[in-house]
Amino acid sequence: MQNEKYDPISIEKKWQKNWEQGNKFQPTDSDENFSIVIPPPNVTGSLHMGHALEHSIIDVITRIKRLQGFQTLWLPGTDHAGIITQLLVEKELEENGISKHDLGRENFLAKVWEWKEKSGDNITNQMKTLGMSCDWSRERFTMDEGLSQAVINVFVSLYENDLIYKGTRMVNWDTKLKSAVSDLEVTSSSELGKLWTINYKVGDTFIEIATTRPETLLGDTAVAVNPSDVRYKDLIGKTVIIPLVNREVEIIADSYVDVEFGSGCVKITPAHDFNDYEIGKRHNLEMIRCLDFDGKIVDLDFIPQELRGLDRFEAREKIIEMLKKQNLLKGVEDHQIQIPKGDRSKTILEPMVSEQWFLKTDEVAKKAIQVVEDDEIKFIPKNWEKTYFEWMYNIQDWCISRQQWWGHRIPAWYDDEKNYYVGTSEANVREKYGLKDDVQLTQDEDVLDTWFSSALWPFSTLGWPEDTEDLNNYYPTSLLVTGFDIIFFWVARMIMMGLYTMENIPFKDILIHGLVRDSQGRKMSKSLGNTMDPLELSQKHGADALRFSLIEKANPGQDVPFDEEWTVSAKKFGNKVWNAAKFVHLYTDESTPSDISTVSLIENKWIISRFNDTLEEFNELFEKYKISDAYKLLYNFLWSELFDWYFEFSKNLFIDEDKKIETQTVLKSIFLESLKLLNPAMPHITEEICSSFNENYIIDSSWPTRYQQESDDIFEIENLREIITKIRNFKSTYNLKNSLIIDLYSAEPYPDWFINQVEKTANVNISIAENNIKEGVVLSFQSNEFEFSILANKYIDVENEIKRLNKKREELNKSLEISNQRLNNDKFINNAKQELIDQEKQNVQNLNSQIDSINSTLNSLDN
RNA sequence: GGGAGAUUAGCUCAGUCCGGCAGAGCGCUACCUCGACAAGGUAGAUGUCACAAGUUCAAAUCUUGUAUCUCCCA
Repeated sequence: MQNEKYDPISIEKKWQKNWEQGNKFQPTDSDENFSIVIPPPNVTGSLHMGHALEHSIIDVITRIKRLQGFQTLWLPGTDHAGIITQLLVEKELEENGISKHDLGRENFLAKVWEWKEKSGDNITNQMKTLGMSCDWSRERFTMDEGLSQAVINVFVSLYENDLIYKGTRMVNWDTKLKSAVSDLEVTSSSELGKLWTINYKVGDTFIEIATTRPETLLGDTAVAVNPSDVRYKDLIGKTVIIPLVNREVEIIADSYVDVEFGSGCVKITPAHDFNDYEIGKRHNLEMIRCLDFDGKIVDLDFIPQELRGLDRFEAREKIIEMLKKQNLLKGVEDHQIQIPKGDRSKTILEPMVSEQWFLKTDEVAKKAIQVVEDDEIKFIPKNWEKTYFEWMYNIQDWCISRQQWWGHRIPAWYDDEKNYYVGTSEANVREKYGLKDDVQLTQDEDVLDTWFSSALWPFSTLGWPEDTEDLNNYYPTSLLVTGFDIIFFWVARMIMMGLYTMENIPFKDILIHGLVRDSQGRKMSKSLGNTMDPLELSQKHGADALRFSLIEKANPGQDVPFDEEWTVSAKKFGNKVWNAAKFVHLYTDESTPSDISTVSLIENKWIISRFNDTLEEFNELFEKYKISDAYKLLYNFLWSELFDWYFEFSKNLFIDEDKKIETQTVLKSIFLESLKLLNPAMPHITEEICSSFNENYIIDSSWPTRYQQESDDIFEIENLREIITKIRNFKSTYNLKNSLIIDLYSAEPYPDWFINQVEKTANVNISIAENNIKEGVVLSFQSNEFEFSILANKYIDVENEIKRLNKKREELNKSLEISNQRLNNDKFINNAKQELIDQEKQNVQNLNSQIDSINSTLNSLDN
């Protein structure tokens, strides 16, 4: 039996336990597979609204596929989040006065693992309380032994195929993390800075050089002008003296130089600027590093003594001061500049030439572009593929090394002469390269970018490099659900690595979802204080309500401006379903089931037909990943048709013993089948209700199919609903209580079932009156051939009614005019489809008959 | 500077591919405790479909241009 009140929290805990103990989330054998890997959340993290949205979408899809009979796997797990995790543990240690260097690499990593064991399953536990149906027995972590092996194998293979190389190149250097960071982890913001103009000496005279970063002049190795700039034509090839360091460098011509910027002469510092680096390469310039990895001026002989060891920003002040003293500072003005900052550390990044490991991307990117062009992989919505292409066409080699401790250590070993050897282990390297035991080898200190291991996620989680059953069963995966913000970081890289390693795409469809925003459409952020905690919401309103409120808004690619009101409404919907279940119990418990394929009552045929339509449309929307629209459709079907009209009609059928059994069967069957459609979005409440009918678990059952039935005569239900609404409208307009039974007359006998429903549902009393009804003030309620009259002066204010009818007639006349205009237009008659013309003619007839009816009513009111 | 998207009821959004009288939910207004449900019921009101021009018998929908906003890349 079912509890009186809907209490989400208690039933949700119960069902989460039941499902997990029953191993309900593990795939069961089937001819068709559906597999999906989770976009791994950071192991440090806790669940935010973005996760709740993404996971709700995945879970709904997974649960529907499971019910549809697919061998369904949703594989969960987390990512080691190299930089964030290391920062977090470092910070904890610092609070106790310990630095990671005090501990040493090994001990520090032990601390990180300790932390991971303690708090690493935080996020997975949170997912469980929202009812996510992941196969927890297959949960993976990017630093697992197996996944780490996958990383090593892929690295070695790429290296052997000349796709990974070690090189000295310009990278974004984070002086706080003391590591290279990815181009993608840089956010540049426009800030107000200064533009200094400095005099550089050329022979006996000076030229003006404008710069926003005067401290880098210590590393200048050229001055450049635009070759088309007539002002400086004669200077090209001459030399110039760099102030303070007194280095003599050449004046070169390069079309990169913007004639409009400053004086049109720019200083070139190839070791500390991305553009200058490119110019340096073109002109074979010397690269002089004047800043070290801490962001301090290097302690080298060519640097003036007083500048050595100064922080880059102190050095700037000092250099300006020195230039002033030497009378070389020509001017200074405010200037809007782009400041690159590290996403993680929030510090200003330093472009720096350094030695790093890189992955060559052009070749793998070409294949990754191809599979999307060929629609082997589809973005939903499709326009995101433009973003993907745009990035892929301009892809740069990927700097994959990070100067960190927490992560996958690069499988390269160095001998005393700094020669390096790449292999799966030290032993492997010795064997492979024939190195004797007395050769000292030390492993590369650096680790790989976290995204390197994430890029392998779709196959490493399935057991690769072992040739596992899971890999054969579930790769390529069916679908990836993720946000547009990581198309570059993750999606593109998974496609490249999947194609390289597996020689097959990692997934077929990519469903892109939007961002969860606040109710005013602003991004949720801690600094704005507008974040919402999905767990808190689920505790207040239930996980089902939270899930449904997110699902209802989540059309592909659409942002979700979230309001707690949505969740409140979703809970009300849950309550409505709960009470509907009570209704079904009340009328169908202790009923004898009958054969649903031989239904004869029109009301029952109608609801079956409506269910069939809803199911079909739901399935169509679902196939297009229009999950939000699918659930809105179901919501409307349940609330406005099943629980509303059909429940009312069925009450009137239960009174009659002959109609009772068939109606009980239909009511119960449609209700329980509808619950199955709702289940993927609101799994707990539907499972609970279903169990109160002693049915099997929904999660073990199968997706509904159409009922077989003829539904030729159900259109009369539409007339029935129209008549009833008109009567209610009449009562409402004249402030008559809906419960007041009013007398109606029909000129001819209509079918009993029809009369019965009108009388009971609209609270009226109908009798047949031949002609005598024409005397007195008569109003009528009409729908197609059905027409009922009422002696209106018994109930109404005539003046008011005349006004209302006149207004109504005006509206009808307007419509009639539009239709007539069309039909009188030869071009319309000649060009439009016949179907449309017929429809228009039908419409004119309809309108005319309604207008006639109003006219005659008005006539009778006038009397 | 380059690219993508958005603009429809008070709010959040469908509808645009494929042209045929403008839709949903929430909110709002009035009335109603009628035996599933007041976390409810019944009824009602609400639109220059951002703007302008074009194509068409017919434009929210197609074309071109404009404006405003959002995002991504430099």
